[in-house]
Amino acid sequence: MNQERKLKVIQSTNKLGRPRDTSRDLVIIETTLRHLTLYGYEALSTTEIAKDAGVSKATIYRRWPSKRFLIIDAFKTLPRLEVPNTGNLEGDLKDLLDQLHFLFTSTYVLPVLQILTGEMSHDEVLQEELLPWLEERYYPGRAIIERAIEKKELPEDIDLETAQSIVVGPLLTMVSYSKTNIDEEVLTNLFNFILKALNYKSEEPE
Amino acid sequence: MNQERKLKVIQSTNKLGRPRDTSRDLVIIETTLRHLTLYGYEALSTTEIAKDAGVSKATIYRRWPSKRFLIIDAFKTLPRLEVPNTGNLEGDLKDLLDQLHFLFTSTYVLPVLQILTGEMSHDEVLQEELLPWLEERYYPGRAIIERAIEKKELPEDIDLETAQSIVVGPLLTMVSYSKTNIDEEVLTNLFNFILKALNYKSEEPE
Amino acid sequence: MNQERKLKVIQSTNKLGRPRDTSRDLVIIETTLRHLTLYGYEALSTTEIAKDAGVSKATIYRRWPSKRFLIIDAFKTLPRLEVPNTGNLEGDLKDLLDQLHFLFTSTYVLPVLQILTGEMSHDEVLQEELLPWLEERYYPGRAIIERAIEKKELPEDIDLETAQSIVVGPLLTMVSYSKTNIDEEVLTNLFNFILKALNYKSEEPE
Amino acid sequence: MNQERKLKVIQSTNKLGRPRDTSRDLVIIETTLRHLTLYGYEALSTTEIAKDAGVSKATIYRRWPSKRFLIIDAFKTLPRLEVPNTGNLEGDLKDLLDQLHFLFTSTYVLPVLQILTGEMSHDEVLQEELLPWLEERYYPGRAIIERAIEKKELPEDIDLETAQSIVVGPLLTMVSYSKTNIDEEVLTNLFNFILKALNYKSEEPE
DNA sequence: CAGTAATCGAGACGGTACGTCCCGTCTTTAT
DNA sequence: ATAAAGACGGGACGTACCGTCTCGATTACTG
Repeated sequence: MNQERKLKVIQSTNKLGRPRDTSRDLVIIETTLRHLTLYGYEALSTTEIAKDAGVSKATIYRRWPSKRFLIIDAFKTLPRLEVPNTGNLEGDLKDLLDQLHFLFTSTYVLPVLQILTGEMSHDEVLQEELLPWLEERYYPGRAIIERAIEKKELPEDIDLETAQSIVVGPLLTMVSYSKTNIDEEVLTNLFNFILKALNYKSEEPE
Repeated sequence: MNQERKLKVIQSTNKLGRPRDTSRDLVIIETTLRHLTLYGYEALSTTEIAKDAGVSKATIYRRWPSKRFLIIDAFKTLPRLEVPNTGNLEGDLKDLLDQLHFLFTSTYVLPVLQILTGEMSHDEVLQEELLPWLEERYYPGRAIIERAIEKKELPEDIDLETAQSIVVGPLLTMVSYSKTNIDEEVLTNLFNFILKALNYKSEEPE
Repeated sequence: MNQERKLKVIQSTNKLGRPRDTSRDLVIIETTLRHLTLYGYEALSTTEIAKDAGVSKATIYRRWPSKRFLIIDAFKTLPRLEVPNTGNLEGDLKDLLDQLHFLFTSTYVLPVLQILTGEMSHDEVLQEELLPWLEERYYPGRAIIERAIEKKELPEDIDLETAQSIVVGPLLTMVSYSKTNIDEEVLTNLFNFILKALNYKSEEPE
Repeated sequence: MNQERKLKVIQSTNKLGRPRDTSRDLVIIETTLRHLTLYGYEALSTTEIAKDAGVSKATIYRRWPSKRFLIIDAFKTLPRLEVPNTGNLEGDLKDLLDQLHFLFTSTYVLPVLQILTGEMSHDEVLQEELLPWLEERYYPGRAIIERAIEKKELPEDIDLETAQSIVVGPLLTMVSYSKTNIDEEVLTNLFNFILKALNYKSEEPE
């Protein structure tokens, strides 16, 4: 599972000579994330990152072919959603919303995702590189729904694609475009909305 | 209402001298939108826009202080949501989803919004400039919900902020991160999900 | 004689309409000379001259086809050498050196001449325009020599071209490249040098 | 002595990193001299020089802070007068006039000197930078006169400043403002004029 | 004495150079 | 071979000026 978080740096092909200092990888990535969040994609400069990270530009370009790929790799080091497994849909959904809330408010995920989404809009290479990877992050949404269907907590004929967009979309939109503080109450409202949207019947009353 | 769509170009200070050629404003804006969609924020070059629009750089910088403000203004010329008024929530929601679908698939709105969202993440000026304006676009979502509450089509205690995020969020997320084609069926699924989420009871109690 | 000093402004061909305001010619020329002396050829800007002279750029370009010709015309308004006629070469030469000294230290002539000399070096149009006119200024040097030859004050076989360069050249070079103050003594030294160079024999064989 | 001819390029501050390619200095200087002579100060464009020299603008601006200083440096690479030492004033003066003639007709010296003289007229920085350096070129004139005084070839009380202006001034003025071809005869005339002006007595006839 | 037309100041226009900065590559010495 | 340092060609930035143009207002002559 950690496997997937490995950096996609260009690997050295040669075994001769001085070996790469892998600690540099991390410093560069961290500096990149910081700059990206502070200045955005355009104002981000490899020259500046190199200075700030105490690294030469060659050291950066030896690992990544361009600014774009450095940023992609930086993004991929960010924390990801974990598939919840609480036993029922209610618990799983609550857990997922909490995870999303955490990612969007306490990590670099939101700004970097937004910046890369902007870049993806006109960059097919970036799309091909990132979309499958983003699906991984979505997967938890889909996974808990599939499990709920198996358990008959949800009707069989539910459309997975739409269903998972209902789980992630509203929260992402709120953190992106609303100044409203996302507190426990909002999360609870959202939780209820989603359950109702999915036609979830609480197990007990039956 | 059209007032708000007026370009925020730097206005000439007095009435002396040769007046600005307003037709240039439009050519520049259109060229900008085209380039923005094709090349993105970073690769967008005022030098190129000037050449392509058959205009001098001075003519651009006379109107907008920098690339960033040119893009903001370009965004503001894009079509907006209109408040539906079909008589009931079902009709309004259907209309709204159709409008959103159209905006996201047949206009420049989606890429430009994504690019600007990325820029907003680290640029407070841009946020202050754009967020209130985006709220305008959201407003239709809120408006139809408020109207439905008045008409008792929806329960009174519904949270507006969350509710409107349910209307726009899933679709925006789908068009941004899913390769799924958004067809009539998907829209219908979404429509049903939203109505259920909002606890909407069809008027004719079947 | 004043004929030659007339400005070469483009004349209005039409007798209809509002007549040119000739007072503008002078204001522009004077502002040009001031700016030329203060800022030089390159930094001289018609935009700035227009502002400073309280005139529009069109008013300038209606009279002169370009910056270059404006400057030429400005130069031509500067005072010129007058042919001395004191009765003998000694008096004439003294008078001429005094005139040159005055032109070089109390008027705009020196800086403007230097600037235009620099421009002439690579601009044939300017050469053709200015060289004959400069010869006019030289002419006094040649004139007094020719007169002295006629009067047998100077040998017949003297080379006019070289002779006049001896009259003007040293002083021009000194004011251009030496920080030495040109006082009465220097002028007297120069005066004596020149007379000796020309093989002048004082009439009253002392 | 060669020390003084070294370019005043902005020196790299330390010995780390890729060293400056000094061959670029030369290409840039040569291109500058060519353009200066062809197009003059104003029309000279660093952008064009860069293109023509196959060099980037950064490479130019890394070495010189502006066009002006590039030109100054270019001027300083031009050949200079050498102090003649033939044994007597006659030989030295002949040699000097020949050198001047060569410099003014077969090198870039004249146009560049004229252009810089024009710029100096309103630019104190340039004056302070160039005048002492020009004095070096004059020095040969002064040097041969001083030597002649020591040798009693010339009277003791001669004014050096004026005397050297007689050596250089007439020729400079002729090449600047006269279309006359400067041939052997003109040089001989000038030579004789100068010797007479300085009161030189040929050694032998005595 | 109203109509006409060139003039005026102001400033917009296309074009182009300025000097700065960044990209991604290359070249040096040291490890 | 890798490291830091920084030079390299290329090219965009935002500013400023050139010489042209277009606007409303002014100012003489014409009819």
